[in-house]
Amino acid sequence: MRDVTLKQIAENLGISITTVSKALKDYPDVSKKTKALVKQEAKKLQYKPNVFAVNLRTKQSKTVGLIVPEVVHHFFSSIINGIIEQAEKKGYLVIILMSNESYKLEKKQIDLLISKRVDGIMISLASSSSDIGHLKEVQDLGIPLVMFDKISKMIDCSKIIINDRQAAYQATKLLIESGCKRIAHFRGALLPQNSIDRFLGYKKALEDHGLEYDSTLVYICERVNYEEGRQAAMDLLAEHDDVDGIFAITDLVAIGAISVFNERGIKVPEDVSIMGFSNWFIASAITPSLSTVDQPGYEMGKRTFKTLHKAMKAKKNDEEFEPVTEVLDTKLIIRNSTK
Amino acid sequence: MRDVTLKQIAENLGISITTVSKALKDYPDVSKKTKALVKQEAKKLQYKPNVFAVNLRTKQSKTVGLIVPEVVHHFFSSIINGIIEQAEKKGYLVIILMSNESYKLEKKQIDLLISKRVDGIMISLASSSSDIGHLKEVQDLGIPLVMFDKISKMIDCSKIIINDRQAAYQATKLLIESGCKRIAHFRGALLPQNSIDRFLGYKKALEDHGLEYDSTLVYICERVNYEEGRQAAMDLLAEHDDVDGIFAITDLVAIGAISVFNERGIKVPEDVSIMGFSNWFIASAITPSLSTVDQPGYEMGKRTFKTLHKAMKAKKNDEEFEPVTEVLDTKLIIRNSTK
DNA sequence: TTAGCACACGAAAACGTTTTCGATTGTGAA
DNA sequence: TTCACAATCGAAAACGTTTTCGTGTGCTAA
Repeated sequence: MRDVTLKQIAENLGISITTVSKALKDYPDVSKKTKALVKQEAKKLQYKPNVFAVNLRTKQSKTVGLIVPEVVHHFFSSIINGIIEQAEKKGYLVIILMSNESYKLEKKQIDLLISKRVDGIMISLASSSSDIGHLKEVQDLGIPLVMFDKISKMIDCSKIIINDRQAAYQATKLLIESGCKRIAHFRGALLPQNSIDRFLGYKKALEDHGLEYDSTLVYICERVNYEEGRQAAMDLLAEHDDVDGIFAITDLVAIGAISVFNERGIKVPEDVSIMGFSNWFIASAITPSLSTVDQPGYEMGKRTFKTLHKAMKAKKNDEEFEPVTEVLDTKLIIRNSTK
Repeated sequence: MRDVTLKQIAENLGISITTVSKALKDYPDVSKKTKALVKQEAKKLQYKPNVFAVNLRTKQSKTVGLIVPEVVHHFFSSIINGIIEQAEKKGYLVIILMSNESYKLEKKQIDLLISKRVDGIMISLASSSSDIGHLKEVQDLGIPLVMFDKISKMIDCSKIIINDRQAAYQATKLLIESGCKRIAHFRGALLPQNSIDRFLGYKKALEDHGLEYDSTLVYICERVNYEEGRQAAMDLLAEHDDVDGIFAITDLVAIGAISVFNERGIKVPEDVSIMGFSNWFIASAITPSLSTVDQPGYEMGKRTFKTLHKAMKAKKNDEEFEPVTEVLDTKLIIRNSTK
């Protein structure tokens, strides 16, 4: 039942495999009459092409690979959502792998995707990825590659990003305009591009508005999570009692900080204003609700696949494809954690 | 460079394709000497088998399919995490699809996976899935199938679940023991098994402890989200001012309710105690932190794949595989939303 | 009549692997 | 010498498609 092949249809109809194949694909050199017959018989037998054979013959899998640092993560799961939906529309399936923010694992996952011969790869880099040999390999093999969110400037491929620096600048500016005079920054690790850019945006905003940049007010959250947000807040309280504003690299860190302040009876935003980044769902549900920067995850996923699709199409037609960089809009979301 | 084939190795070494293939797979009828030679040459040329050809020949894809109602969802993304990790260990890749809680889409996704000839399928049903013809088809084709979390009792396959009824019973019991006399329930849609079971656990707990079951205290949240939690809470406030406890079908609904109470100056847990379900990350981060039932997502994902793997192995060896049902432990997490 | 041409169809190769079934050699025993 | 039997190797089929290149028919125009 499952093994209906072109051969069977051909035998049933007393014609050749070739004609059956062509009829199903609407080749012009098959008469309307036989086309109709073939299609009818195919439907009757519930014929489904054997993808394994099609893959072998056409050398494509109609499958793409996706590597993200984490899956259990509001922003990334939104991206996954956008990618899967878009891919499906174009008849592609998505194989999702995680790097767990580890360079070593990321390299392994790339190899896995290569050996599975996916038609294209989308990746958001792990924080620990500085070397990019594995990505060079992808390009050398001619596999279309698109990077999103956490990118590397060392690789020449299409990129879908936001303007982290500008968004961070505006977030910090908002804190300044609401009256904050001494603003701390809870940043991410030193390597990732977006961690760097958000830091630079923060710094620039201070300088442009006559506030002194003080490096002791910058705390590093390596894994960028809730726990580290709490830790940074506690360290901050111990070391600086004059801080009246915090710009956190992401909502999770900001929320960790808020929880510490709530426990210690420090009022947000009266005593300290807090800005997050990403606009996770959780940001609107906590008390006080968190002011933040909206980062369009779903849209980013959609655009990422669309760009990959263009690159894959170009490759198939032996056309040149010039890498593009798309910068998506962010917007400030003002809630109750800022004045 | 990418197209190193068995043929090339064979030609380089002046032996046959057959011998090369056998040597690489350590067949006993190849001498140690030629094995060494072949392996060396394969390494030198960076030979990687063409999976398309292997798939066609062996009739397996070493790929499994996964269908979940949503991806942007703490519980499901934890499950995805567990599944991907486990699958990778066994050399399988995972294709993830979403049903968006739609029966129609779910059916389409199943067809997609079938036509891609995945070696096995894991699924958590959409809330609107009552008909199960599409799953019967999977079984008729002999494709190993495992259901998890949102299951159907109409299908005879392996299942990985929690004891929803018992967990709901204990959650409700906790509310009763902390002094609540009039307890509302924010439930899910009418069809899904776990929505039914949690409702039954709630009802049974009331009856066992001398509290009268009042159907007007049961509110339905079709999509089980934050907004509906808010709506149900507002309806509840308008209709019943004597309620002192709420058991919500999931944390998201509970948090929606809490946000309404926070806005209206109703104190949690002093005026109303609230129990959630699932133990999302967010439950510990809000104010007041949410008492809930811990649902082991990661573990469930792990077990789901392990079970599927056993079924696939049995099929490969033409052995019989008796479906199993695994019931995972939950545990009450007591935080500050209950007395 | 014949050359030219559109129209319908098929034979066969190719994609790269796995596996069955021989074939060949060399060795030791009878 | 002959026979049996390991020990190695290879030819060829098979998996199911896609696509190239013919082939044959019937028709029209010269």
